[in-house]
This record gives sequence, C-alpha cells and structure tokens, in this order.
Amino acid sequence: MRQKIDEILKSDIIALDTETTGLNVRKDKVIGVGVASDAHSLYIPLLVWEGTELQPTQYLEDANYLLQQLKNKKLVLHNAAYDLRIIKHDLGIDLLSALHCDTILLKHTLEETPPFSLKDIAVKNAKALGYDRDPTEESKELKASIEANGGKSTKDCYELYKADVNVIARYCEQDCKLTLAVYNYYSKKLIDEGLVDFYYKDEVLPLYKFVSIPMMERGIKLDMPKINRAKEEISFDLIRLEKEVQDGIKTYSSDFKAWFFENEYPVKTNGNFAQAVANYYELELPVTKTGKLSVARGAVESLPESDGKSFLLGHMQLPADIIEELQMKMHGETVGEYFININSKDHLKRIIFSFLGEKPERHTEKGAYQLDDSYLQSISHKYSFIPPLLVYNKLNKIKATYIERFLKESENGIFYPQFNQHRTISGRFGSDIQQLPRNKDSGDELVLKYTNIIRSFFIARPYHLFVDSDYESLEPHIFASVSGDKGLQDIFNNNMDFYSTIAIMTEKLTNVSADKSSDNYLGKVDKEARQRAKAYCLGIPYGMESFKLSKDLDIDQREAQSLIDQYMKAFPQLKQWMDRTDLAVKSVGYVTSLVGRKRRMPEAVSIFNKHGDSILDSLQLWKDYHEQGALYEDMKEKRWKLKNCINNGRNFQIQSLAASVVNRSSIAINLELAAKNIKAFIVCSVHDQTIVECRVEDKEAVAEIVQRNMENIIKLPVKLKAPPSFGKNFADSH
DNA sequence: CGGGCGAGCGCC
DNA sequence: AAAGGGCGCTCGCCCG
Repeated sequence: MRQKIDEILKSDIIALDTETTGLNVRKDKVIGVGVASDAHSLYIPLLVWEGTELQPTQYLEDANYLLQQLKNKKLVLHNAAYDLRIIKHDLGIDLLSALHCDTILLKHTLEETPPFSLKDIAVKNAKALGYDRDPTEESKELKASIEANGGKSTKDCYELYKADVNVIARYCEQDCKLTLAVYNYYSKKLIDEGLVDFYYKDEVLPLYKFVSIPMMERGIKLDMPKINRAKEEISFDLIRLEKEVQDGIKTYSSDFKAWFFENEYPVKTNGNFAQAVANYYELELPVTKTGKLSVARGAVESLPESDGKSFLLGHMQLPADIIEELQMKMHGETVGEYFININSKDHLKRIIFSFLGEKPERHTEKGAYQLDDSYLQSISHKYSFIPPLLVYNKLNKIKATYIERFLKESENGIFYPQFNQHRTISGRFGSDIQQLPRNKDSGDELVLKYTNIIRSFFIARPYHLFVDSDYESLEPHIFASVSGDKGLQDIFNNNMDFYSTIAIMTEKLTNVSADKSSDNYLGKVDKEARQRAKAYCLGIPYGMESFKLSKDLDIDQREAQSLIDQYMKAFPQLKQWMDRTDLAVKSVGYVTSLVGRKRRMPEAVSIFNKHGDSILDSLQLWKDYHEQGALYEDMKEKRWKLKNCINNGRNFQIQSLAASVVNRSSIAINLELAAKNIKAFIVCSVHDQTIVECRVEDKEAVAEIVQRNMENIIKLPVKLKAPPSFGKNFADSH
C-alpha cells in the first residue's frame, strides 16, 4: 500500500475523491479516499461494512500518511467544498490550502449551464475525455450491490457504504481519473478563452477558498427558543384561521359536501366512478392500454354476479353509504377534521370556479386556471372565507419555509447554509438562505408579526455582532455604469434619485424634482409617478415590450410604446449600448461582463443567420405564417428564443458585474481581516449585501474594512456606496 | 412509496 | 401578435 501511495505522490497534480456514509459533512463519515495521478490511481478503504456495522480497516495509518502528504500537492476535486469539509471534520486534516482546482467551477466558468455532475459532464464530452463507461449501468451495479447487502438505495437514503468494497473502490478510482481528465480538458479551454486569471487569481477560486467554503463551514447561530415559540404561536393561529375559512365555505351551501360530490364525482356507470366501483367490488375486468379497468358492457356481463356488476349494468342503485365512501375515496384522504384541504389548489379551484362560479382572470403557463394571491385579493370582498384564507396562506408559507425548515435543519443551534458558485449563470451565489422575507411595515397585523420575526432568528454568537453592509441600489448603479450613458451616470454622481430622474426625463414631467431633499421631490409630491417608473426603468432595457408594459401600468399600448420611445430618446447612449449588445448576441453568440465573465448563447447566431431580424417582428410573423399551423408555432418559438437571448445578453452584463463586485469585495474583506488578524468572518452574502460576524470590540475596525473594500473594489464611472450597520441579529442589523 | 413537476411565493 | 432577468423552497398531485 505504501508503495502505491508513493507512486501517486510522485505527481504534483493529484485528483482526490472521497466516499462517505452520507451528504452531511458534519455528521457523516469518510469510508474511503481515492486519488489519481496521470499514471496511477488508488482507493484506500477506511471503513468497511461487515454485515451489521462499519469496521475500521488496517489502512488508517496509510490514509493518514497520504492525506498529510497531499498538503504539499496541487489537488483537483469535483465539488471540493464537500470532500474537503468532510475530510477536515471527520479526519481532522485541512487540505483547503492545497486545493488547486475544482472541476465544477472550471466547467462552470467555461460552460455556464448544466450539467454539472461529474458523470453527466463525462457523458456529454465522452469523446474528448476518452470516457467509455455507462453511468446508468454503474449506478445500477452499485444499487444492486447495496441492496444485496441489505442496504437502501433511494435518493433520500443512499447507503453507499453497504456496497461491496471492491465495487466502491473501482468507482472511486474511476471518478478520480475522470476528474483529472475533466481538469485537463477544460484547462485547455480556459487558456484559449483567456480566463485563467479570472478563474485562478481574480475571482472564482479565491472566492471559493476564502469566502464560500469558510462561510459554509462557519454557519449562523439560530435563536432556537424564539423559533420554537414562533412555531407554537403560528400553529395556534393557523388552526384558528383554518376554522374561519372552513366555516366560511360552509355558509355558502347548506349541504356543500353533497353538492361537491354530485358535481365532481357523479354517480355514473363509466369514467372514474365506474373505476372506483370496479376496484371496490374487486371485479376481475381486463386492463386497457392506459392501465384502467375495462368496463365495457361485454366484459362486465361475463363477470360473476355482484352488486358492482349489477350497478355497472344499470340494474340497480348502490346504497347511499357506499356511494359516499367511494366518493370520499376519489376525493382523497382529507387532513384532520375537514373534508376540504385548503392547502390544495385543486380543492379551492373547485369551490371557487365550479361551485361559486367565479370567472378566472388568467391562466398558468400550462393552461390551468390561475389561483394566486392577487386573484384571491380581487374576489376577497365577495366571500367571507377569502380574507382569512389570504392570511392563512401567508402564515402557512412562513411556517413551512422559514420556521419548520430552520428547526429541522439546525445542528446544535447552528444553520449551515449552502453557497453554490456554479448554480447561477451570472456568477451570483446560488443559496438556500437568500429568500428570507424582508421586514415589512404595513399590511395585515398577523402577517406582519410573523414576517418580521424571521430574520431575527439568525443571531450573532455570544460577544459577537453582525456588521451588515448593503450596496445602495447596486443594480441601477451598475446599470448606469455599464450602459455608458452619461445621463444615467449623472443621476448618481449628482446624488439624484434614479427612478425620479428617469420618470421626469422620459415623461417630461414639470415642476417636480429628482432631488430627494427638494420640496417638490417626485417621490414626495407624486409617489405614484415614481412607482410607475420603477416598472420600466430597468424593465425596458431588459427587453420589456409595450404589450407587457401597458398591462403593468394599466395604460393603452400606444401610450406604453411612446414611453419606451421617449425613454430611449432621453438616454441615447443607453439605446446605443442596447443595440451593440443585440448585435453581439446575434453575430457572435455571447456577451462578456466588464471583468470577463461570459454568457454563451450560440443558438442566437443560428436563428439569426437563418431568419434575420424579421424573426423578431411578431406582427410580421403572424401575417406571414399564421395560416400554416405548425410552421407558425415553430417561428414563434424561434422568435421567443432569440428575443430571450437578446434580453439575457443585456441583463447578464449588469447582473454579472454586480455579482463580481460583491464577490471580489468579499474576497478582499476576508483577506484583509485575516491579514490584520481580526477574528471576523463573512457569514452571509446575498446579491448586494455582505454580513460579517465579529467580536463586539472589533466592530468599528471591521465596518471600515467592509465599507472601504465594497466601495472601491472595482472603479466604475459611478461611485458605489455601501454604508455598514450593526446588529445582534439579521433583522436589526439592516 | 419515491421521484418529478407544476404552481405559488420568497429574495435581489 | 405579444414572455424584462437571476434564483430556492414547499406543497399537492401524478406517475411508475
């Protein structure tokens, strides 16, 4: 074994992979370690399943020797955040500083869209990687081995550690080799595309090593007593609200249930009811192509005598209690004491659209009637059960998504968030903690109470507090900078209000000011005008058309078009930037952010080359093709795709640069804190906000470091502002 | 029963 | 005639 290890250690670049008992880096165990160099590969088992329990192997010392030596190597891993954290936690060896490359992030830098799993990448680039395995066969074999040894192999309970050790060893070694192949393949591309510095030096990997992984490792303390109290209280409120809703529904009919069953599950000798009857009486009928029982007359007649048969032949009625039993079954088991599940959109739609006869306003993408908050609002004055239902829905969301989840996922009172660098095209983090509701100051009292408590669940550790710095309207600042429009940039450089200025210049408003301190500041004297501008200031540049704008603002479409035209006229350099972007998308099929991150959209080029600009003219498309069925559908689809590429190309340059600004400032902050030996760490990064946890006595020093780095990390035509605030929890540090 | 997906809603 | 962009989580429902 030692000899094999030393063979591997001759290489400078080494791929590493672990096999573990599960996915929790703090609870699960490493069962084996795999490594590969260009010439060799090796798997060292640490724990082996012995039928009833995991037993340590004789190789623990060898593994330790290997891992210690790896500290001086250049490590390549696929999803290193996972392997390195579990190695550190379980085996006590920190290899983060030896991390040379993560192939997920390498792939993402060069191909920003999925797949990102090692095997899917391999399949997609099989030829280039010399990959000749079949991952579906492999997972089947693994599954079979797990199950043969009495283990479970479902997604939520994948007991890999129960598979035969030689099977695990083979796959682990192969994955290590594959990681190395992926590394070699994409490294060439990285050089070809001139992204070496972007990846290794300026952003991707430094962010990973100095921010993302430490941030996930540290986690955030939760106020467990407070969450538990909130759960009790909200549960109580939900029970009361549900009763109100259910009682309200009942008042619309003396016998709602009977009506409901009659309409939704009519007693018939065919269709769903017949199926239910056949199942109830266990009638031995032939099965049709669609998997249903055939209740064709001939088939039924050949059955032995039974009530079910007589009913299906129309010879007798079924007893009322059996009918109700069958209907109840078709309706589905209901929750608790109520026959309607008010969490079920399906049930509510039947009540509102079928029973009460309300007309739906809109359809979902798949064509179903839309039953969302805004629709319910619109009919709430007509029915007493809707207002409590609206509150119930909000509270239910809060309870499930923000109270129960954090209770369930807390580990010793700490929540460990995910910060994925490969889950967004723009380079933002993909995280499970960025949707915490913002504190609100108006609305229903109960909704307010629970909405505003969520952020306060996240608390600083004892003797610590949070330094929380948000960029002031980061997206508009970046937008003004990237567009190159002098007029837009002047807004910020003259300290004016963004939306007010654009509204005044676009709509030629008079006697109002964009100066926030002025007596006739638009946001003060005509709040709604400023609010309207919010609907289009960024929307129009990102591709919103008059059709949608007219709906959003509830104005005539010609008026909306004129708004768009006036906006473009008022900021001519913005228009030029939009045109330049569109041209780039159509001609070369990609756009690049100011710091070099790319978004590739090759399909735009092929569509444009084939059809030219005319494909974007939906009216022309309609005139030319609407009588040609499928062809028209195809052309519409192409229009949508190209339009989408263009919109994405515009949005990407803004969103991606904003992400880079936040990312790079985070790197600089953590590096400076470390260099100055201040024990403070970024614990959360959300789009335009950075939260650092530090000791109380360091707060001023930390705040200065945070603000200075955030405001100066990238020089732009518009100066960025990121004033810090302090707090003991996420709610009051904002 | 487990997995996938649509709908809805939270964030920037 | 007609889709501003980027995400993640939960639920109910459907299907294999």
